[in-house]
Amino acid sequence: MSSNVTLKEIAQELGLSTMTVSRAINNKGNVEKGTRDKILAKAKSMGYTPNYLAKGLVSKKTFTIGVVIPEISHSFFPEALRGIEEVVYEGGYQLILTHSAEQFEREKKAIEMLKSKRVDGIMISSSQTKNDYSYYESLKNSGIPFIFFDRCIEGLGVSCISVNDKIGSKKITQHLIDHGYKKIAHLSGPINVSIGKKRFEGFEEAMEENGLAINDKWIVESGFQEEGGKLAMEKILSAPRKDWPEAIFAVNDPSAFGAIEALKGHGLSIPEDMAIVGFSDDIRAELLSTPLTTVKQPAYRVGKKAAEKLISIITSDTEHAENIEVLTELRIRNSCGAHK
Amino acid sequence: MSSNVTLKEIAQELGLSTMTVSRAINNKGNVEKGTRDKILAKAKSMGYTPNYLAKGLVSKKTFTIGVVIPEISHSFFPEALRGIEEVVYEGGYQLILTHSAEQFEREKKAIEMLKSKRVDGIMISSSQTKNDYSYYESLKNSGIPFIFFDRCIEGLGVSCISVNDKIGSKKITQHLIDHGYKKIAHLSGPINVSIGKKRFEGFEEAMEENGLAINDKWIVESGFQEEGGKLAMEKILSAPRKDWPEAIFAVNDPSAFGAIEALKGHGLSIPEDMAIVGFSDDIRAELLSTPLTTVKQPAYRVGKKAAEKLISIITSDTEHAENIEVLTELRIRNSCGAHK
DNA sequence: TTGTACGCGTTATCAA
DNA sequence: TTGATAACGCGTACAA
Repeated sequence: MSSNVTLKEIAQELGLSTMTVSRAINNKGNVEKGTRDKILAKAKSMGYTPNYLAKGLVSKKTFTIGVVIPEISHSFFPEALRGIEEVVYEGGYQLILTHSAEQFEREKKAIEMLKSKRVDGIMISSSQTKNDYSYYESLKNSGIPFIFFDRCIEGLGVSCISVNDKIGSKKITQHLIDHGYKKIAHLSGPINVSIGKKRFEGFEEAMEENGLAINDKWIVESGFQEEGGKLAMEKILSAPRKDWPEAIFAVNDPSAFGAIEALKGHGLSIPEDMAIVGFSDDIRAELLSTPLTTVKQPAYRVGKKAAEKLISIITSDTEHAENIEVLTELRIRNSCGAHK
Repeated sequence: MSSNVTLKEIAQELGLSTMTVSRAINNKGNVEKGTRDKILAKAKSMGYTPNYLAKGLVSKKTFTIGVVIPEISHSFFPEALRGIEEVVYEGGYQLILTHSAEQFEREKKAIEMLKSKRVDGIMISSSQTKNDYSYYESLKNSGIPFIFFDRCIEGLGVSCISVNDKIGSKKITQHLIDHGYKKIAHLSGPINVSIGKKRFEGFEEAMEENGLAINDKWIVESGFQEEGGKLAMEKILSAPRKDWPEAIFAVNDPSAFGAIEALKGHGLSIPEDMAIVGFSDDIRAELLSTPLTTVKQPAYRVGKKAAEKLISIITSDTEHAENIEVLTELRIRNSCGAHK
């Protein structure tokens, strides 16, 4: 139970002052080689471990970065976390990981705790769905460096590192159009969540540029889960057959999985009766009986870029806010009729 | 850039002493309701955030737990992390996540940093492969509460929370035997890795208890990846058909996936020509054209139990070390002919 | 109910 | 090169 050794204790053992010991241990100059060696040896034998709480208290620097994510099991996040961890480790920082479980109240509490622990900066993937900027306005005013990644709150002038959802979404819609589909439905995410909005905009833009009409009845909010995808698809299929679309663009893969279930429930085959594409390249996408065409999200790169940006902000005070968009890649498989 | 407000500053604004403010904010009694309300209002308007560094310095308690994992992207760990996070959150703690990238040197450095940050306890999934206990001996002597989970160092008298690989492996072998298979092959992991060894032992025990012979030619080391599974299977199939086994037990699901590829390459169908089972319940297992029977590893429960155990150790000093083995569950699907 | 002194472990600053 | 002192922000123990 060797309680924690302090600089003072080492100093006493050696008949020196605390300051000399401190200087020796932190490699500041101005310590005679002889005493230095003695101190280092003693520190080791006594099992000294520096107290970063005390250090942080005086230096105002903790070498700790807080991360707030909405859902650890989301497959995007472990990978993003790997990217974050790598950069942060290189910079000599450590990570406090917090998890909001998709609840904005928990997100706020987590951030407050991170502030209390005096982290040097915070990386946030927000679970907020409302358009209420007030919390983040005040966070910004509090002066702590923070950035958003993946799920950003816009209009605040805070850096955002995300996947370029709009371009990815536009590309995959264009892909459907290139294959001759004209009647395309979109199972959308919540519109007030940025990725929901951007994916819709990409879809919209592709349709418009190709002079295709968007049918309001084919824009159905599904949310991000399978369950919602299934319900949304059922809704579309509840219309008379002649009013059905030819292809579906789901806001993400889970939503597409749910939709596929609904399609199968109606005895429809993919892509013959209806084509479908998703977004996110879930690990299951390529294993479906008809592998799903989708958009791959470079989660690792998002995490890496985000951590780099935050550390730049922390270390240089001239760093300005910017949005960094990491580009997606199309994963063309069978569900869109690509091989017809 | 409102620099951080302190109790003292609030006190000055109000013409009170620091202590009264401290008491009001921490809900200690002995503060008149009137002054209390005034203080709370002021604290809010000034944007006060308690400084946990200072708090921790005096209270010797940081409400922070360190976690050391070898590889974030391992799918087992994000899920375990979810379990850990849930328990830790309930207890009012936060998590410092560190990642050793399978390097023992990094693991040690991470632990030293966690000690310096004065975490209340540490959860370790070790990446050490050698039988050198010295580091963990000294960590134990340092008095900081810690436990191992999933990848344990044994013989130290430190608690270990892991999956019972041997029993799981025995159960799934028994399952094959119950379905009438007698000639069973095992694609094994590396024997010097504990899970490789334990899964082999479970297999061995089930075979012996049923009086079945183990054919040396049917024990092939495949490693933990698809590639190795494929090669191992090819090796078995290179023998004359009459010497083939009837069923395969692969050390994990990826290995089984590789083996399945090999089987398909030979035009064999599952389970008619050969049955196969895996281990780990990879997310892809149920999506195969013949869904794979496998053993589900309750990563979430491992994380949960481990966090609970650590917090017990932290909060009560009478808590003793113990090994907790979380039991696996069989996931019976089609690849073993269960539905014949 | 409120306030005063002191200490937690460390570093910055100035003096010796 | 070394040491004494104050300060970081807070809580304990005691006194008023």
